[in-house]
Order: sequence, then structure tokens, then C-alpha cells
Amino acid sequence: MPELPEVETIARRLRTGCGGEPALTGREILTVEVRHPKPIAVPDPEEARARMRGQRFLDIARRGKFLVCRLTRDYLLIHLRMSGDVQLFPGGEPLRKHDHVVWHLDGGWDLRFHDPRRFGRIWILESPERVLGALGPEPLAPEFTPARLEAMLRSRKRLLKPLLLDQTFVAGIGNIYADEALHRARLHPLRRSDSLRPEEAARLWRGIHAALRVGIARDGASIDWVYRGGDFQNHLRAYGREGEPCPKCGARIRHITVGQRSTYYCPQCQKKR
DNA sequence: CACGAGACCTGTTCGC
DNA sequence: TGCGAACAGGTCTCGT
Repeated sequence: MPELPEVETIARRLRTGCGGEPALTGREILTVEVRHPKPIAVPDPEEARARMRGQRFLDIARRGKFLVCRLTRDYLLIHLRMSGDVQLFPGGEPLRKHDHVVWHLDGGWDLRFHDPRRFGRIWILESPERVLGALGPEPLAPEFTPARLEAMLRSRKRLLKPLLLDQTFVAGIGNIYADEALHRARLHPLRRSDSLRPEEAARLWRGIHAALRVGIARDGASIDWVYRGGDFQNHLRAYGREGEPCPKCGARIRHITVGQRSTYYCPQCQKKR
């Protein structure tokens, strides 16, 4: 489900609060209820519960698609994968079917991890490096420059679409934003990374930046059961728009499969050669 | 190193 | 209307 802009939106809301929900920052964990052990990757669920009890949420941030919670002693990492969600609820509100982990907090609020497909994972670690260490650069960080992207592209011989989805190449881009970035950059998803001219690499950098920044500004996309209030889904230029006109040139958006992922592009703007 | 297939899951939508 | 197939914003592992 969530890609960088969606996780960023969730992290921001937990960090500072939103609407009727208070900030998660500063809350103490009284007890942890593990209703389904599957999502707890490390350590084993019993140790995880015991370890988190009594710790406080000091800060909530994002790295790639990971939600990174700094606790008093440990780091709590959450990856939502396809269908996960984390949100605060008033304590005592009836639990939903797929609320797998519930953190009971001081002040009468609960943090819930909800995940119908159960692909999401949770880690409790002293140091987050073991899990986050392999991630590529943050695409919106100042160190991620057009020149750096160009060098990274040249050093690999991969198709652009699967490369953008590779979290060790760059962290946080998923299927939607990869297609949106390539469309903005006017680059075919099957272009080889080492075939880009510097000008094209710079276009890709701008495409990535623009797609992610607009996504964040719109609070992410809300699709299916994961409705979090964002409306980026109404501003997609390529993703999910097969047969509809390209907003730039009017040609019909085409749908292909690349690396077993649905891929949408404009055959007119995004030429292969 | 690069790539494809299969696995992990449940829920929704599509096609007959 | 009903029912199975296909598909969904992700990642890992294995084989070539």
C-alpha cells in the first residue's frame, strides 16, 4: 500500500497529532496486546511485549517506507507493506477484524496496527541499522542530487522501472510513484539505466522529486480500504489510467507488465528509443 | 550481477 | 445472481 508520501503523512500525523487525534510523541506504552504474532519480526512476540512496556515514544520519523519510532531505549520500526496501517484510537473503541497489534498508551489512547493481508512487519531493536542499513538514499534529501542519480544510473544495467522499485537503489518509491516519476520525466519504463544521457537523468531526478513532493502535499493517495484522507489518487497522470488520455499529449495511456508489476505509461511522451 | 517465477495473505473486482 | 479468476500501493528467496 503505502509508499514514501503515504508513510510520510502517517508519520507526520503521529508525530504532531491531527484533528481529534493527539500526538503519539511523548506517550508512554502501558501494555502491548499482540492479537496476531505474525507481524512481529524481531524479537519474538513475548519479548517484544515485555520490552516495549514502560517505554515512551520520543519521536516518530520515516526512512524509505519504514515508520521509525524512537522509544526511550529501543527503536520500533514498522513497515506497512501492501495493506498495513497504524493509527491512534480512543481506548475502549471496539477492535476491528485485522487490528493485529495494539499499544495501550497513557492518556487513554491506543495505537493500532491494522493489516488485512498480514504482509506488514514490526521490529523492536536497540539500533535500527540492522534493518535500515541496506536502504538506498532518501530521494528528497539534499545529498540526493541529479549528479548523484546520474552516476547511480550509470553504474547499473537495469530497466528503469524495476530499478526505481529497488529499495537498495533509492528508498521509498513504489509502483505508483515510479510510474508517475517516469511519466513526468518522459522516460520509457523499459529504458536501461546506463543508457540515459545526463539531461535525461536530470529529468528523472525532477520527475521523482515532483511526484513525491506533490504526493506529500496532497497527503498521499487513498485507495481501497486504506483511506487516510489524502487525494493524490485524483492527480495521477499515468498510474491506473489505461486507455485514458495522457494529460500532456492526449495519447491513450498504455498498460504493460514489467517485473510482474502493473506499469502505465504514455506511448507518445515516453518513447523507448 | 540481472532477471523471472513463486511465495506470503485477504479482500475486491472482473469476466463469463 | 453466482462463482472462480485475476488483481492489489511490497519484499523475500530461489533458480537460471
